[in-house]
Amino acid sequence: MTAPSNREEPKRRAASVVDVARVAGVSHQTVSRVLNDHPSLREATRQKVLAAMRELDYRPNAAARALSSSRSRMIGILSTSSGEYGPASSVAAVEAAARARGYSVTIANADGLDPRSIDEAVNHLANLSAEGLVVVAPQIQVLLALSKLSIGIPFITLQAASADPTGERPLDQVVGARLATAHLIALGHRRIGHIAGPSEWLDAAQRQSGFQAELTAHGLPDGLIVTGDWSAASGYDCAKELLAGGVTAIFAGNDQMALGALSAAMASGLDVPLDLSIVGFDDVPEAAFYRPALTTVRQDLAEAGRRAVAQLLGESDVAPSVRPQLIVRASTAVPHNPAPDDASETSAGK
Amino acid sequence: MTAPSNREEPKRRAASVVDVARVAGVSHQTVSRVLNDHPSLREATRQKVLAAMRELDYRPNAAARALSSSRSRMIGILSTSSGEYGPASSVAAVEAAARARGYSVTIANADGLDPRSIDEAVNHLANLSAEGLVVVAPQIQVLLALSKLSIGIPFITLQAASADPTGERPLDQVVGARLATAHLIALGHRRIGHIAGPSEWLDAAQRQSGFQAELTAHGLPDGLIVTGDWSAASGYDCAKELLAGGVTAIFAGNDQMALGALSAAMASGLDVPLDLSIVGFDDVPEAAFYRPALTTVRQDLAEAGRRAVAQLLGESDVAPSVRPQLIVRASTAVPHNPAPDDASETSAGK
DNA sequence: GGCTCAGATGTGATCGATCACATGAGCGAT
DNA sequence: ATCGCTCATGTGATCGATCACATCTGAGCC
Repeated sequence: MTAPSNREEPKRRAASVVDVARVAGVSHQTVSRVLNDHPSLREATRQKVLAAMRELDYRPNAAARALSSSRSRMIGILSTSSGEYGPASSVAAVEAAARARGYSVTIANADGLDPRSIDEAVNHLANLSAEGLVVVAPQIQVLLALSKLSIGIPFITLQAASADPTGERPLDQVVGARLATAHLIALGHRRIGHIAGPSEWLDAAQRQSGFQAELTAHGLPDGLIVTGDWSAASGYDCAKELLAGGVTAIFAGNDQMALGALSAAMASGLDVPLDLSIVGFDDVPEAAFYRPALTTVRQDLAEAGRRAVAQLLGESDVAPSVRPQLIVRASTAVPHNPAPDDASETSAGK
Repeated sequence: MTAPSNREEPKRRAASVVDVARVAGVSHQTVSRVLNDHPSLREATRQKVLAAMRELDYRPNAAARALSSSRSRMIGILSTSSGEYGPASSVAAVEAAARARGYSVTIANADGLDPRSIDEAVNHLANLSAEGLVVVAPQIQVLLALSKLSIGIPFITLQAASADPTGERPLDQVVGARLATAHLIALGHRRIGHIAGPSEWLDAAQRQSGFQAELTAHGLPDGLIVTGDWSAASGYDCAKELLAGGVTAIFAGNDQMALGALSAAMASGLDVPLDLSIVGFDDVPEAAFYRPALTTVRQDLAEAGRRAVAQLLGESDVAPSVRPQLIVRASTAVPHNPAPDDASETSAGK
C-alpha cells in the first residue's frame, strides 16, 4: 500500500467518479450528472466525460449509489417451489422487465408451508432494501406474512389481486378457468370434475371459483372438486377419484395434474377424449406432445411479468389484465352420452 | 430537518448502527462487531446490543455494508431460456445455498444466441459487483463472452468444466450419458441413436461424448446422432430421422426431447418399449407419467447448486462430482431382434 | 451598461456501514 | 510495583456515489 506500488501488480482499485472527473477535467458532480443524465449539461462536456469513462473502463458502484440515494434499484422476487414451469417463466419475465428499467432482481425462495421460512425470505429481501416485491407463487401464507411483517415495501402478485385495493392484477385466473369450463360445457359435458391446486394458493382458488362460476352461469349444479398438489402424481389420484364419481370431463388446475389425469384414464381403460375429456392450465411447452395432445389454457406470462413490474414501479399506464387463451388440442371431445336436452354443439377442431 | 420534527409524520428514517449504539450505550463499532460476530466481545455487551437492535427493529443496510467492505455478498446467476426445468431448479438450488451463507443472488437472463444480450447480462452482474457468477445454461457463447470480457469475477458452471483448470465440476454429464447408454447396450441394443442438444451447449456436448465413449468402450460402431433444440417438437423430428436410420433405441439429451420421441414412435405405429427403447435425461417430475413412464437419468441439482456455491466462495471441501443416477422405468426393454452374439442380459425391472 | 435569470458547473456534507488504529482494563511474570 | 500482553471497546477516516447549496457564465431586456 506504499506509494510506489509494485508495477508487477496491475490490479489497482476500480475507477470511481473522482478518477473519471480528473481525467475528463471536470468535477465529480458533473460526472454524476452524466450518469443520471441531468438535463442541463453541455453536449461537449458529456462527451468528454463519456470518453473518460470508456478510457478508465468505469463502472458505477451500485452499492455507493444505493447508499447515497437510498434507492436500491432492486426488485425482490418471492417464490416457492420454483422448479415449475409457471413460476420459473415468470421469474424470467420479471427479470427482463426489471432490467429494461435499470432495476435488478434478487430471488428468495421460501418453503411455502413453513412460516419461518417465509419470514426469512421476506426479511432477506427487506434487508436488501428491495424497492418492491413480486410474489410469484402466491400462497395465502406468503401474503399473510407479507402484510403482517409490514415492512414498508410494496408488493404485487402476478396471478392474484394485490394488496392494492384497486384489485388490478396482471393475470386473470378466473377468466381462464371459465374459458376452459365453458369449452367443456359447449362440447356437451354435464358432469364435469375439477382437480384444484392446493387451497392455500390464490391461483388455485381463483381457478376453482372460475370453474364454479361458469357452471352456475349455465345453470349446472356444482361440479365435483378434489384437491391435488400441482404434481402429476396427485393429478393421477384425483382423477381416479373423480372418475369414481362418474364425470365425463375433467378440468385440471395445471398441466402437470392434467398429465396425471391422462395417465389415470389410461390406467382405468378409458380413452381420452372419447370416454373422458381433459383440459389443463398453463400450456407448458410439452403439452402439445402429451398423448393425446392437451387442450389447455395459455397465459402470457411474459406480458404479465412486464405489467407487474410496471405497476410496482408506479408507471401509470396500467392496462387491464392479460386475457388468457384457450388452446384446443386433442384431449377434449363431445362426450359419449351427451346430455339429452342439448346436443347441438359439435367437436372442436385441430 | 429541524429538531422538533412533525409528530404527525411517524416514518422516520430507519435505524442505523449509530442509533443502536446510542440505545445500547456502546460505540458504533461495537455494534458492528456484534453484526460480524467478532470473537472478543463480552457476552453481556452482545446481549445489550442485540436487545437494542430488536427494540429499534434494526436492519443492517446492505448497500452501506457492501460499500465500506467492498464485498457485495452477492452472487450472480447467468442463465438463458429459463422456463425449463433444469435451469429453473438449479437457480433455486443456488439461491438456497447462497442464502445459507449470507449471500444474495441476482439473476440475469441472456438470450444465449445474441452476443450483445450476453454482454449486457454479464455487464449487469459485473456492475452489481457480484463476487462470483454461476452459469446455469452454459452455452459456449456465454463462456466465451465471459472470458473475453475478463471482468475479474470468478465463475463456475453447474454442468460443465469451469474455467478453473482443475476441471472440477459439480455435475458430471459424461457419466450420466454413459449410464444411459450402457443400460441400452446391456439390454441388447446395438443400433442406438442419440438426440443431442444444441451443439453450443456444453452439457449437450458432454452428453453426446459420453454416449460415444460408451459405445466405443463396448466395441460398437459410432452411433447415429441428430441434433435437436431441447424441445419436444425437435425430439419428434429427430426421432423420425433416427427411426428412418433403423435404430432400436434412442438416448435423448433431455426428457422433453424424449417425450417428443415417444410421440414420434407412436405416430410411426411403433410400440415403446417393444419396438423402440427410449432413455431421457434430467428426470423431470412428469417423467414418471409419460406413457410409457420414461427411463431417464436423474441429477441431483440441489446438491450441485450447493457445491457450485461452495466452490465459488472458495470453500476447501470440494467433493468430487455428484454422481448421476439411472432411473429405470417402462420405456426401455430388450429389443425385438437382439444382436445374435450377446443376449445374456435381461430386462430391467421397476 | 447594468440587471435579472436560467443554464452549466463546482464544493463540501452526507448516506451507513467497515477499517485502521488507539486506548483502557485486567492479569500473570519478573 | 512494573512491564508486557491480550481482551474489550472507542475514535476518526474511509468507501463511492448523491444531495444541497454555491458559484460562474452568458443571453435577454430596459
